[in-house]
Amino acid sequence: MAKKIRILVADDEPKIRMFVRANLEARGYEVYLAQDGIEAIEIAGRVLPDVIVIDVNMPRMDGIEACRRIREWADMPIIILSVRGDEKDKVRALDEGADDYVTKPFGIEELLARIRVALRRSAGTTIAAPVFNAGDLEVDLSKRVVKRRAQIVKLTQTEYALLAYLVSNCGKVLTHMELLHNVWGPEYGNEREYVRVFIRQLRHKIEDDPSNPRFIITEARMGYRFVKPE
Amino acid sequence: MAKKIRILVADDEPKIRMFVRANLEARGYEVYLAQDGIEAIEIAGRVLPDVIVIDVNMPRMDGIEACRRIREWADMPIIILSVRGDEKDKVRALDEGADDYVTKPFGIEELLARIRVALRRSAGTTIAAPVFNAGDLEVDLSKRVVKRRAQIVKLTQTEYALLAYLVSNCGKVLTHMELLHNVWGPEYGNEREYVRVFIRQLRHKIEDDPSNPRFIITEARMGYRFVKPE
DNA sequence: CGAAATCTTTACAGAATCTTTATAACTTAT
DNA sequence: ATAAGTTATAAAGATTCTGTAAAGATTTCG
Repeated sequence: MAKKIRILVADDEPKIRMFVRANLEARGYEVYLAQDGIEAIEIAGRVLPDVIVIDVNMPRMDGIEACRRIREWADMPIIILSVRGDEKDKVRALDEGADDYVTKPFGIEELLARIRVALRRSAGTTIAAPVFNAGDLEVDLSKRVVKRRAQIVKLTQTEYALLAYLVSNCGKVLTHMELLHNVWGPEYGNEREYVRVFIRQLRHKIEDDPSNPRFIITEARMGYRFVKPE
Repeated sequence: MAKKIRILVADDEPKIRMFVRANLEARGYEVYLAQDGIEAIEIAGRVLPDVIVIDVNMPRMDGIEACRRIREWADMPIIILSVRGDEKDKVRALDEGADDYVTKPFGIEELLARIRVALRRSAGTTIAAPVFNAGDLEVDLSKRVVKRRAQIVKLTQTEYALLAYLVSNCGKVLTHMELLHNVWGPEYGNEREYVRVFIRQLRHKIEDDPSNPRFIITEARMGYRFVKPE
């Protein structure tokens, strides 16, 4: 039998959670519940649901921020729920990576239909595991934790963002520009020295011999490439 | 330059058509207009737009019927517009193959954001990256990596650009000028010695016997040709 | 507020690559 | 067979890029 379709529902209102769960389970879906954004991210990384339905307004971390965090490592469909129909919020949510935006109060049939659309669109797409491994290096993209021989490596924000981008494009040559735009932001233009300096710091933290790197390889006049050493 | 993104807008109200068109064109999209469902299907088949925005209420053939007809042969994203917010209609439209359902009156920014979502989703559906193979040589054009017998071959920027151009035109004779213009740049005029020097270096890196090349063949008084050896 | 951490900027030596030159080997036409 | 033109080879010179270290600027946090 085909594996059950898993749906994560994140909402801080117990009523909504129970209502949506009951309806989803009645259609044969496997439902996971979260009460806030932090929990949503944790569950998303652990169970890799096929669709995520997430409320905007939640304690600890709101739905849009959670959506952005999840988008850093996964691209399963995310449907945002909200009481407010403010256009600005909608645009922001959709541009942060949400696939759909449903305004409360919503009809459950509409939500179900939009979930079906999301599933139809993502059919065939496999969800990548959020934990990257290369030798004795481990990068958990959902938890944002890097380990070397089971030891946590302390990285700064920028160092982590750089490493995450490198491992997400493992084996591919990434130009200085590409790294600069994707790690620092598109407004950065020619500050190539940033990349140099941070590559060096990263190497000092994850390589055995930073002068003879095995993970982060220099591609002269082009950029850098992350490889799985063997 | 990248091909313009094409969007088909089908609505019987001239005001809406013009309003949406103006906004889409301002963002650089190429816009096609239809006044009813029949025309929408005709245009969709002819221009193969990247996204279709279609009103429910139209003469001759309504949006949902048009949507179903288009889905019989194509799966580009379809966004339905409607004045009615009736849940039944929404569910029906979404189950007929629509990707989204926006209720009038809508904010243009929301529509634009939903179009971006549709484009983002369908962008991932594109064909896998091209990897060129010739004997035991492998050129991964998307990763910018060259392998020989599963071993990575270290190439400089120019060497790689030259090889990439050669394999992209596998079997074709490329003149010195053509190589110079496409690898070094159109501002280079008569530096034919560059091609010679770099062809030699390339051969030393990818050929077994650089003096008897099997991949990069010299075409006397013409240029060079890349071939797949047998 | 002050201290600590992080990011930004600078400078320079050594490395890698590109450019240029010279000569040898080869091909073609006469 | 020889001369003229083309291509291969080799290596030196010029240029640009990268690794490195450290100081200054800014932000974060107690």
